[in-house]
Amino acid sequence: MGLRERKKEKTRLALMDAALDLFLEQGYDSTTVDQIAGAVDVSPRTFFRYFTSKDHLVYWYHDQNEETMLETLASRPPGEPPFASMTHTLRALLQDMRDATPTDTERFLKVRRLMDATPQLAAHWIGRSVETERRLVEAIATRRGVDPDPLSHLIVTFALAAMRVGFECRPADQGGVQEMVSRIEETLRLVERSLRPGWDA
Amino acid sequence: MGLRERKKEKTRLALMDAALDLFLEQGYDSTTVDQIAGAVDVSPRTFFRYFTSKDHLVYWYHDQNEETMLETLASRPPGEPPFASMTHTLRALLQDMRDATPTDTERFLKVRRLMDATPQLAAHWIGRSVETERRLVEAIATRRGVDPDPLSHLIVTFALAAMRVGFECRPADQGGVQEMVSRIEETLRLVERSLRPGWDA
DNA sequence: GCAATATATGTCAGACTCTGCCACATGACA
DNA sequence: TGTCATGTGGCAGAGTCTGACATATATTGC
Repeated sequence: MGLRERKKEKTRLALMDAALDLFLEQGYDSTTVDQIAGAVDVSPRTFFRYFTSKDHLVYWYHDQNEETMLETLASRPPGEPPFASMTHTLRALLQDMRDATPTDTERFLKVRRLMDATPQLAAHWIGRSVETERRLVEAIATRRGVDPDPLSHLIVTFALAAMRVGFECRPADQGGVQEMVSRIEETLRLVERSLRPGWDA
Repeated sequence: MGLRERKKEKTRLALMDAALDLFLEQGYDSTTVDQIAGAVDVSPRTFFRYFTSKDHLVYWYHDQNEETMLETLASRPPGEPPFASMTHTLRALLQDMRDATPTDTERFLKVRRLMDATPQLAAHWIGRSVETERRLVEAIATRRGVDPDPLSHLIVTFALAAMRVGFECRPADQGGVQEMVSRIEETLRLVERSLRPGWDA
């Protein structure tokens, strides 16, 4: 990894950290790109070279997770029932979250707190997952050997529902990542129990 | 209804129609508020007095549907199983769509075509439904006599899944509202069949 | 090391969305 | 008809985001 790339990564993280801190401190809307760039000693123009928009910064983790899920799903054995592939994919993602470095976990929690404080960001976050869902549906349909149909769509939607519900519910606001992961895991089991055996065949 | 209110309604519809036509003709991003306002002979400033933002115009139907659903849900008999209340609510909404006037149907189809052509709008649309979902969850939880919990959330999510899936799938792009409604209805039945009897108790 | 090249950054001008403010016109109501 | 309430236009300005060009900094091959 060359010096150039290392510098870039460093700048990206610096921008993220500065932005998240400013957002949490004084609110998302009240924070300008100029402020963020200023805090990292970079021109505002440069900010937009790292993040396509002010909110793209917040969705960075979502984009990462999307990639992870698609990769995991592709690696599942071909004969596996489709909904089982989805639940395994989700559980792999949860494991990644458990294994993340403290620094990274810290950032993720900041993002989550930010979304609690800024409904529009939470809404956009969910909206973004539509595209993710579309790709997963395509992958599932391919695994099932059919064109994308309502059932493929439902297989993905039902699985992601656990993710969304567990993510949005917040019985204990101050809980860490472990707690959130447990809640998602629990919801996932609830989904599995609610479905008729063999419904996805 | 006074002259003033009639004029306002007329202006709002004129803005919507002009905007939708321009969006479909030359793209959402390439259309400016100045153009829309110009087409209706009002000042750009006035546009923002009717719609809080450029995209608010597109989400107008969503806001309407949200209100309808909340009202329908409130009118369901208290003893009804919660998921059945949700499916009835959805079916009432579908009936409203079937009963709409041709002019209104036309507008709705334009909105739908626009979202096919503009993924960011579709994403935002879904994101907006998070707030709707939150309110429905609250209503369902109240009906069940509990605080909002994962099961209440799932009851709503599973029902809305049919809506989303039926709305997003587009086997025949040129199909009318009737066809879309049928697709949603069909997906709703698929959801009902996939769930274990009594799962929402 | 040194040139040649590629890439990242800064600066500037400008378009577009959206808001606050004030003056003006038009509908509502006594 | 006169007064009041409300909708509208125009303007100034903040904030987001983009394109173009020049400059500084890595990378690569010699």
